[in-house]
Amino acid sequence: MLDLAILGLLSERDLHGYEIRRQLRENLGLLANVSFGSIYPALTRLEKSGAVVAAEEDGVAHGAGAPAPAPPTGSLSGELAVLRARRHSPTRARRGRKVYRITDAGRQLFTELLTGGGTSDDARSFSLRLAFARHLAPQARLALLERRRAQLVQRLAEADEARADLDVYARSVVQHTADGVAHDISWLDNLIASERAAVVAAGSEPRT
Amino acid sequence: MLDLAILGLLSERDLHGYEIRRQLRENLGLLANVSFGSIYPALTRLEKSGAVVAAEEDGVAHGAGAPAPAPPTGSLSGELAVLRARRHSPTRARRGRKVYRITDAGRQLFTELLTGGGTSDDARSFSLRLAFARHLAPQARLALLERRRAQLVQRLAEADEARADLDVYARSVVQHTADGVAHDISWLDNLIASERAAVVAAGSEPRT
DNA sequence: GTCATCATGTAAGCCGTTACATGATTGC
DNA sequence: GCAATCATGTAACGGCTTACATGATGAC
Repeated sequence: MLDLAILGLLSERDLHGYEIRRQLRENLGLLANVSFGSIYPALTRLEKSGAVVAAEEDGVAHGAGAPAPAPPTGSLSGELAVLRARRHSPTRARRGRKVYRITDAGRQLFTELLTGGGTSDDARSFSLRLAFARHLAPQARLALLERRRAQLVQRLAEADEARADLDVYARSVVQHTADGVAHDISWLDNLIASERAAVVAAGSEPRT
Repeated sequence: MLDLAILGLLSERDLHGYEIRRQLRENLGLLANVSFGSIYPALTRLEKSGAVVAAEEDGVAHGAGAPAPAPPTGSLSGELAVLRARRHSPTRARRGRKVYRITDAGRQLFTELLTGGGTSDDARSFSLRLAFARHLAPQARLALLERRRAQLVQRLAEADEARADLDVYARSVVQHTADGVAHDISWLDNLIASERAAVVAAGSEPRT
């Protein structure tokens, strides 16, 4: 889960650990309280597995060229973040601020995680995937949405079937949860409709 | 969290591990996929800490009397569960089925956990507490609801403040999450109103 | 007699947390 | 000089999961 989030952010621009955490808290409300104790080990792990490479931002350009000042990714926040990060470094860089860059292997891993390679099917994990869905191919995006929808529908069916005899409070909780799931489903329905429309519009056969 | 759930179930009737799990899956949809690997260790822990006592359901009545066949708690499901459990035991009990009973210390712990002693303030934990809210005093119940409401309101405010520039998908996720929180808040508002009405109706001063 | 279900437990591991330790840079 | 913020990391632990091991009972 964390790996997915990190790779997602890194596939937009190079970042160091501290900044990754900030983006996580600010941009997505999800993973709001992820801590350094999670991020740094995760980065180390990803580096060891070759999904990312680290460059000490210290003048000495490791290997091939300087970290490249974030080529326009179309993401305004990215450039703002870079500016914000630079604001305080007029002449020389801060300490051994390790800037991570995603590799080709990393991008591949990212796509796998995004598509559903990870077995986790909870709400957080889905939301995270969807938040990065722009990196997915249209059909994969559609598949993600439909898979989630099917899960929720099944869950709702099971909940209905288990009509138990609960007191007011428990019943209220169960009912409200079910309402939430139903709401999620109709949200997904809208998203799915949009995606289908987009796919059809882009396709060569406007029929259907 | 699991402790709370277990104590909650046990405060209604004596149960063994297997049955506890079933109740968790069936009654509450929450904790739907809690596994034995969690439950048994939790029971052992609770037993060691004196919150529950175990009696091998094997004829040999440990200490003080037989496990008492679930005195009418007003809970229909409880009695049904007992019947269901007995259905297959005409003459002698199954194996060393360990039936757990909550102790006074356990009830105290339960109340503490329910009131908010645990620092966890996530959705699951709240839902679980509310599901057992009938065991709380009216004011404690109200406090629980209002505390939760305050948390959600704050979260919503932070989310609004962080109006970031996200793409369609991320924005949709954030927006939908915010909608969900808003929905939760209005649900809580209804519950709070009911509780207030109940408190007022029961109070000696009908004024206000 | 064999299979599904009931029933209890252990071991390994994942994923994340808190708390601790360290140190550079900047603003005042 | 001192505090706040930026920045990286380690250690210990917590809670829950999966997978494994074991065995009784009842249905067919």
